[in-house]
Amino acid sequence: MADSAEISNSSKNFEEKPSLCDFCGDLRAVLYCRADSARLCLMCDHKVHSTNQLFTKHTRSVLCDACNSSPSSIFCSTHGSVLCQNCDWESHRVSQSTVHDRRPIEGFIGCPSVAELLATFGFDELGKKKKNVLRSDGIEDSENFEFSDYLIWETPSVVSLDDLISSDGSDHNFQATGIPPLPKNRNTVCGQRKEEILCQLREMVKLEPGCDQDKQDVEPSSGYQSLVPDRACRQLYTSFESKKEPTFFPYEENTFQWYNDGHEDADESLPNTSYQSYFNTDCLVPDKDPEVDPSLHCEENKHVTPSQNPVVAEASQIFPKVAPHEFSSQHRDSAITRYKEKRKSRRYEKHIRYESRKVRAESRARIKGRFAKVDR
DNA sequence: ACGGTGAATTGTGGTCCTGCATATT
DNA sequence: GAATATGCAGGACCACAATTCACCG
Repeated sequence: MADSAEISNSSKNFEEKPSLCDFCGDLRAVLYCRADSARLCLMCDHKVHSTNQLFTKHTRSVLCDACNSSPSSIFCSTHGSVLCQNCDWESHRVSQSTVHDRRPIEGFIGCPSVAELLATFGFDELGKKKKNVLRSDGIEDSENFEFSDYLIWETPSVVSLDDLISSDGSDHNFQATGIPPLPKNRNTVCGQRKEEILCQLREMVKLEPGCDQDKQDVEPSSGYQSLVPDRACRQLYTSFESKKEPTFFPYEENTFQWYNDGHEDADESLPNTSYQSYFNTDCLVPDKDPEVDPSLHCEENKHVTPSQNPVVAEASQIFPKVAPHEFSSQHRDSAITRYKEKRKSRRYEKHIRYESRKVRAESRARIKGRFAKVDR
């Protein structure tokens, strides 16, 4: 395991010579902003990228555990480290004898709150553990981490539906081709900086005034509404209503990390739980686009019962209620299959329905591109 | 059920305009 | 950082033949 030793040495460098934040020069840098070419701590990252809308579009990644100076793009579970492309190549070039479980990791954009950062770094397990401790001990923990269970991690908007669906890696431009998606447990995507990130997050919790509000907003007692990814749903709705493809698809666990709805035994990613919510609340919506899975609709019609709305009733017949576990596997697969089929037949080029009209239009008199009247 | 008629709607392509993003000053 | 210049994408516009639809005998 010479390669492991190599990484260990690299991580030793990280331990011995921690890079400080380029902004404050005080805390350890844990993120790298490509646009700014800067290494930042979490708090400075928040400061810098919340100043205006343009800055929120900067993509940030966790710093490479090995070189400590580049954005990571690969997670090696064998090493338990996140690596930039160069270090990944260097370390795994010499370790061809060993098959390492490596997966691509993505940065994030926007100005995430503490809760969103928790989710981004995959600290959901932490939240669950803390909840268990609370219940067994009956002691209220002063930390706010457990509420992250009810928040979602919003993926960068640049991820398209195609990217998410094509698990075969045929179309997208992920840097690490042939590398399987992230596991459901993304707890380790922050690599060997886990403790440092947690420490900085704790500091942010103390300083972030909206945390309590967040916690209220996502209180499990608030029921279904709070569990539905509102923003995501709205996005889906606008997509469906305009008969467009949704810009993202909350299916693949390598891109989204969803949190359970408070059931301790529900160790499933949110796609499943969200479907449970949709179906358990009679959330059936007529499918405007017959190729779009109606199960993806939610919220707006969740209070409409089939008896109240004939269209919903019709949809209920076409898409009868299914058990959550049944939907999560069977229907998910069929939905993905249908989408793939649709994608195959998708036509981007202009489709001429009437060739005669085309010939006519090409031969018509024009004035500045517009059709002109013909005097007879 | 069938055919005829008239009204309403659809679809076609080249150019211009507008808004947005990025680069430059 | 602000102002300006540039490039690009998408939509609007136009007339009219083709098509669709409703109605009538």
